[in-house]
Amino acid sequence: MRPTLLVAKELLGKYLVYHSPQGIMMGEINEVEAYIGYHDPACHAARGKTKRNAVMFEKGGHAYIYFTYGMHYCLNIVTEREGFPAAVLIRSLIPREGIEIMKKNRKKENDTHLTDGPGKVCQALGLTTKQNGIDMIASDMLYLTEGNKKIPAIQKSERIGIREGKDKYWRFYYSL
DNA sequence: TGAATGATGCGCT
DNA sequence: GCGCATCATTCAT
Repeated sequence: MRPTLLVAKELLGKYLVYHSPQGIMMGEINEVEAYIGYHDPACHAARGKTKRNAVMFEKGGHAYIYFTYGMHYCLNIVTEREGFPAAVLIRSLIPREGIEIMKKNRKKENDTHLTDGPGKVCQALGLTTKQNGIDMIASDMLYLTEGNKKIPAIQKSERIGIREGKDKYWRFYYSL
């Protein structure tokens, strides 16, 4: 496995593909955040391994999906080696296929804001903790493909929506 | 700007 | 075991 920050940047522009029971959906990743190891106070695994964050300790390529704020799921892709907790949070996608399914899942007609937030991404794709722990390298249901190779310049900033660890500039994104 | 909303995890009994 | 504070969010006001 390679460094999480490098993987995070490489994920930008890739297509996330999900073969759901409803049909195939695909989105281009355009915003991610890195959460790395014991020394990152914002990382779920910073205070040790628990039942909830156990997937983060798997080897890279697994999907870590967790439930938060009582109503939202977030999708992460685990990085690094087995035993070292790190993951990249998928904050935003650009819908490419299965947009009608996403609209149905989101119950909104407005397709410009279908997947522009971590909770919205999971809601649009229909991802829940049932998909938690999927090996995205071996799976033919949820996986990544090479996507847009000509993405705009990658920008970075402090991470969003967290209490601690804002001094780390581990949010990577590009705008259209 | 703040309410909704529930699983998680820590500290205490 | 039990209760309470916390939380990588979203949407409506």
